[in-house]
Amino acid sequence: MNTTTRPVKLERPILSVDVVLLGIYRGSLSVVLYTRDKEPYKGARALPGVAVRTDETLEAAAIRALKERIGDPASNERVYLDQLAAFDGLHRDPRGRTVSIAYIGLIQADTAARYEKFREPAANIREGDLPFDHHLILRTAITRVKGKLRYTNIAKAFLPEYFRIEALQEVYEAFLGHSLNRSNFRNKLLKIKLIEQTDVLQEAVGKKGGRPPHLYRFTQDGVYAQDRDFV
Amino acid sequence: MNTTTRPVKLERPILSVDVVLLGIYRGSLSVVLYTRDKEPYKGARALPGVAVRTDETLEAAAIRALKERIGDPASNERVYLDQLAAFDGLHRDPRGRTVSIAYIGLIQADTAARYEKFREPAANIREGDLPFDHHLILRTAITRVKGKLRYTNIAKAFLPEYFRIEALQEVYEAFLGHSLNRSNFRNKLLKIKLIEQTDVLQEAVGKKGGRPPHLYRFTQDGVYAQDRDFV
DNA sequence: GCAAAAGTGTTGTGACTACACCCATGG
DNA sequence: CCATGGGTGTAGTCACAACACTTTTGC
Repeated sequence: MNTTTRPVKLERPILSVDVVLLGIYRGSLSVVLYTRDKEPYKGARALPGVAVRTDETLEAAAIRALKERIGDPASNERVYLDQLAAFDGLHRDPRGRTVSIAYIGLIQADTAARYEKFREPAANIREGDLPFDHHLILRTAITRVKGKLRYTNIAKAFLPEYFRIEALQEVYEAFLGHSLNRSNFRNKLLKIKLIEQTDVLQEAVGKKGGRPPHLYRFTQDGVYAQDRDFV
Repeated sequence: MNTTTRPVKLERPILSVDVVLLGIYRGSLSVVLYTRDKEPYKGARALPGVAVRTDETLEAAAIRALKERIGDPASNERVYLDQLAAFDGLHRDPRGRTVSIAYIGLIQADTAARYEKFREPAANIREGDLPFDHHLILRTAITRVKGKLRYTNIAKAFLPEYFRIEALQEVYEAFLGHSLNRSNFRNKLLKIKLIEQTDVLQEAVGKKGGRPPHLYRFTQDGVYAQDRDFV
């Protein structure tokens, strides 16, 4: 680790990462924020982020951001991480020119549930509620995930290995922003073999009634519509 | 411009941009490279790139990279520029930790034709032909454009305002890597209103014969399948 | 029995594929 | 009149949306 002082031109932007950590909580899309304890924007709720070190990859920096800003809950879980984009407005950070590489992080419902103090329904967050350009980053992240739901098995990241098919539908509905036809949803996802039925039945815990559902899981072959033909 | 010397921690990655400049030349996909005149990899053909300054956006740096590395031909033309991704391998640059934001640049056929010394058919470039991780960047760029052809009017960037419908088909075929049915291609693009027929006829220049084609142009409404429903 | 939730089946509509065919021009 | 490339039409197949119906549970 080289921390010696020596002449250096200051013509270099600072590089940081910010993480948009998303999960479905009680059927609606939530984002995990933390409260800043330093200036600028001290006291504001913001996306977890850190400056990138020379000896770590961007993804490693993203994981560190989660550890340092949010702490325990995520560190033991596997978090799906995906690079989103670089945000580079000249004045996005009052401390000086900073380019941020944003990452999308996706967590399971039960993990999301444990982020008591951090989680926030995404729908409640309006332009101006977040510092820096974090609102733009958040919107971009949601749009990206929405797009990926169409042609990848990205929804897998929100669910445990075995899940009710309705829980999956809730994921889709939370992102697409409207309700879907139950039986068509089911028929389609089974036909394209994105998911498959298992012979496991859900044990009834706190259910009011109704037929106990089979549990489903994602099939192996991930991306499915990527290579569909155009004409 | 602050270039004074003063104590600074060296724990910051360098930030650069690289541009994958693509065009269709004689029906096949070409990429614009330049010959490096400095170490490392002096003499090698590489993607044009520069280190980012604090007072310029990433896109501005991408434009500067084209100017400084390739020079005139592109500077007068409008180049479609789109951010691709950040490439961040710890050892991708032997000079030290450098994170590169890659941009995709798309140019028209006639512009591509003028890049005599720079252009290279993408199909000829194999793993190991390019320095740094430029081969990975190139592949990623092509995959991205291929995807965008499906649901945006990105092909517009490769063509002049008025074009033969067959020239458009060549763009699609160059990226998709296989030939398409002529009449289905035509019917589909017209039905989804990505393009429209004009009453301009192509004047016969060096044509061997055949019915003179109408010229077409892209309609206003750009992206078209983005909000198509999933189920 | 009734409500609730899971799961199956049907039917009309519309899109896509693979062709075959017609049109207009140069030589 | 023929080769060449542009442009139109059609029939079979398949996917999708909407909706009705059946099954299995809790109370």
